[in-house]
Amino acid sequence: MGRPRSFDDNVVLSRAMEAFWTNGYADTSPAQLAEATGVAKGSLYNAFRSKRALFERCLDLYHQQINKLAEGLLEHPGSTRECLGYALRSVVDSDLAQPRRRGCLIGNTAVELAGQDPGVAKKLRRMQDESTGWFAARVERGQREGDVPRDLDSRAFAEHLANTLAGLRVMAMTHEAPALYRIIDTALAAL
Amino acid sequence: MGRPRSFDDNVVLSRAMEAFWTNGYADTSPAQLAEATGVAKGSLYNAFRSKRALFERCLDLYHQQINKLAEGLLEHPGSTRECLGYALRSVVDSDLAQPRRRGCLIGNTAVELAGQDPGVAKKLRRMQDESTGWFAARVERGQREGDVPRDLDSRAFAEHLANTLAGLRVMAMTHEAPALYRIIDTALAAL
DNA sequence: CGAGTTTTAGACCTACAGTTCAAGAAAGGT
DNA sequence: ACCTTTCTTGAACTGTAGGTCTAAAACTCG
Repeated sequence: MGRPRSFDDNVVLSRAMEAFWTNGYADTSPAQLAEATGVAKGSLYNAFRSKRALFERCLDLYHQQINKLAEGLLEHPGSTRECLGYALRSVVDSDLAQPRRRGCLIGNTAVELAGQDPGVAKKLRRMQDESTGWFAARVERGQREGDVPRDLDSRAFAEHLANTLAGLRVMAMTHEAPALYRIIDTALAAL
Repeated sequence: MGRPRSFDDNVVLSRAMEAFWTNGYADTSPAQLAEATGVAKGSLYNAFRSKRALFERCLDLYHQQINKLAEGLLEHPGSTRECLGYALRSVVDSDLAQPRRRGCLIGNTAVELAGQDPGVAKKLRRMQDESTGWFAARVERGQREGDVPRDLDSRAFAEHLANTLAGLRVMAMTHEAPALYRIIDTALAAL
């Protein structure tokens, strides 16, 4: 009952996410969000309560998309090293292909908000842990398949990969592909 | 001639830098800057022209301090690996010791402003290149001293170290020392 | 000491951020 | 046909961002 919502929440969230991702949380105004989503300010507030709540839902959506992407990338054929190299290069390529460089929404948010909001910090940490989990799973698969030395600490190496990726997405703000590719190769040299 | 400035520019820049570093560029208002520096808004604008110009001078100061720090840390005794491990752990320790996590001003600024301001992006890139240069110098010293394999590409490895550090300072927003130390050890395993 | 210059503090200004509200519109229930 | 509910939008509102201006104050120099 009641008048039905005239827009698709997920479409609006997706567009809002792009705006936040490109401009950062503080630098994205309600007016920009209204323009980006095609929904009037009032409706946005009715549907999502506050700028902060909307942002957190955008974060969730981003995380969901990351997981889908990771699942695909880490199934790439070839050795563990080739697969991880491919996955990292894919992310870098996608970052560089954007008209405006914008890094990783999770990393950017960690830098912008984790220091002031412990709730957001915890949420980000859970998301990062999941990414680390994806890397660990792929490394362990490599170990089972004899591709990766048994004595490698998969957890530690996965954390290293997650860290490398976090770094790459910052470095991609100011660097070009060749340097980023070299970094990937060096980070994977142990495999 | 004329009334002399009643404050020390460098002290004011240093305090303004802390404010920008803790809160980010967009989230630091002129009022906060006045409070942090102890100088009235009007005087700040008279002395530094604009919030942006003040910020850029803070960036320069930060970079200067980084260089001083790097010079000290990379002179630490021991093998190249020990020295680099010590240097990276020192930075991480210092990040974690802050009452509010705040990452690296250069990396944070890359994320916040490089996408919208090519001038800032270029400046940040020059600063990052200098940091990479410090790492390269230490690795090459290791090669001269027989500490590091001759066939290691010092430039590529230095970029990898700079990237690892950039990542660490993002990860330090949400992680604790043990994971960060493990990342350092893994990143240095090639030495 | 007076002229000329620069700094200072804070009042002042315009625009917009973030949010709420009022009035109408589109459903379902009765 | 009406009532209730939830949605829609644009206007309205409060506070602050970012910056300017001014009158007084603090110096240097001649």
